[in-house]
Amino acid sequence: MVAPPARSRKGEITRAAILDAALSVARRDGLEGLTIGLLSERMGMSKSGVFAHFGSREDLQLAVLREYAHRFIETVLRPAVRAERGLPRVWAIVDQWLALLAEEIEAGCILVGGASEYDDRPGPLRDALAAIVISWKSELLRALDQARLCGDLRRDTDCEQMVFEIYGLMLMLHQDARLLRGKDSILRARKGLQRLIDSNASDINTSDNKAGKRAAARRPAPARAARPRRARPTNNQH
Amino acid sequence: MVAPPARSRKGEITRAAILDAALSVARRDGLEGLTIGLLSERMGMSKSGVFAHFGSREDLQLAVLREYAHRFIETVLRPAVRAERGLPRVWAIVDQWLALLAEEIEAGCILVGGASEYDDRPGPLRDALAAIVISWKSELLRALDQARLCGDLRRDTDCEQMVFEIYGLMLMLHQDARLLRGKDSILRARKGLQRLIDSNASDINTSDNKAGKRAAARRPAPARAARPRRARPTNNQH
DNA sequence: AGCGAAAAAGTACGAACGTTCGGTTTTTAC
DNA sequence: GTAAAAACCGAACGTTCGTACTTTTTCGCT
Repeated sequence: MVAPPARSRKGEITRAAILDAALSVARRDGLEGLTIGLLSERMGMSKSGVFAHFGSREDLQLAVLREYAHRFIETVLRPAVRAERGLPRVWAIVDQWLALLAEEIEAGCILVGGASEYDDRPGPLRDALAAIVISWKSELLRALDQARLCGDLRRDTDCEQMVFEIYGLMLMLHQDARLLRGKDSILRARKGLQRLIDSNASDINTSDNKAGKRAAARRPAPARAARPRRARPTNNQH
Repeated sequence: MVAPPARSRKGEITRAAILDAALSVARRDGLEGLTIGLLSERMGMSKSGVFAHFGSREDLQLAVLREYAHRFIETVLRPAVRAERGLPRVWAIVDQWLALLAEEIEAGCILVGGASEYDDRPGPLRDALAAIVISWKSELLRALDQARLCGDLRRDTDCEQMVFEIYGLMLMLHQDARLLRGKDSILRARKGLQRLIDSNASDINTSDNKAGKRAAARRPAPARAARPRRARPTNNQH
């Protein structure tokens, strides 16, 4: 709305290429470490050439942030709507999220980095970042609430609390895998998720009264993610 | 090793004052946003005057990091050793940690911010940061292991997993309270901790066989969040 | 009081930052 | 093919950065 006056062919192409390079820079050095000089160098073009595509550095950062958020949603949420409502979809989301973080172990997540960069600096970037996080949390909340309403989770489940704890596990995974280079971070995160969701699943569904209606707390299949093997026993015991 | 040749009286005083100001700057803008010019301005002295106290900017950052870590340990761990081993001590640590974060909602935690600033930049700062986090986690692990060995936690408790999840809740609390300005972040974190610890506590200790020996899974009282007063009735009082 | 040392200020440097502007090249449209 | 429009370059601007030197002020001690 501010800047993009519908440039024509070539312009959009290089703009997209710049944005792509900017994303990888921002992943490594944070949005605050994203600099036009470095970016132009990496693109093999002049500073002013890069600059012209975005009205200012801040607009560049905003564009990067929005692009990242778009890809995030597309990667994590989009594929999950094909899973049926309830716990299957919750697990689909969570597994995609884990898979994304597993890939990003080498690169870093802009939402995580940005959150601590801008939590104290008012401005458009902070606002955009907060809006993205809030909207993502509400998507997750919706999936959980559906699971609750359709009986996969107990009726008294505090879904917002679950969002809080799931997100916390993802944050810990991110830090543990990237700063500490922990080898089993993903397994730890997954174990935490398992425990969290199981403890809120409606009566262990091995129960008799409701059985047959729907296999509620079933887990969705290992699902590929980063590493080769998986296969993990579900909620029974481990 | 480079710089501090044991200055005399006045020098140490202003050095400490600079460090103090540097801490508050680093809390707001991160270690990477800590700049000598801004710091000197805030101190009402010249850039070179500030600079002389630390051999370089990096040494300044390292000093800030170490100072913060020292205060963290002193605030969170030290008071907890007065609580008796086992769950009481675990709760004492966790409560102190929560209280610290509650105060820091306005200021931000350098360990959290630094973790995502340096997780991709090799160097002394990253090394120091990782060492601090690891050592803190091992302290927490020790307290949990004691609780396990003395029977407060089940014998098959995965204490490293608990460290992972506790830390994750703290990270989430930090982000939620600071970026999103969530009002009930502390309560959510506390609820998560409660659930986590309870689910690993040895048979609900309301049991008969072991009763009387020790009130294992006792909770420390709701405790008001964030705001004014202190004086938390920890396990007994303090 | 005065002397030596430590602390602070002052000055200057090269580099990088975001941004502006005028000119040149390339792409687009007819 | 030609003219308008968009894309890109190159140089320069004013700041700010960290750091290196020199000079002045201040402190600590006999």
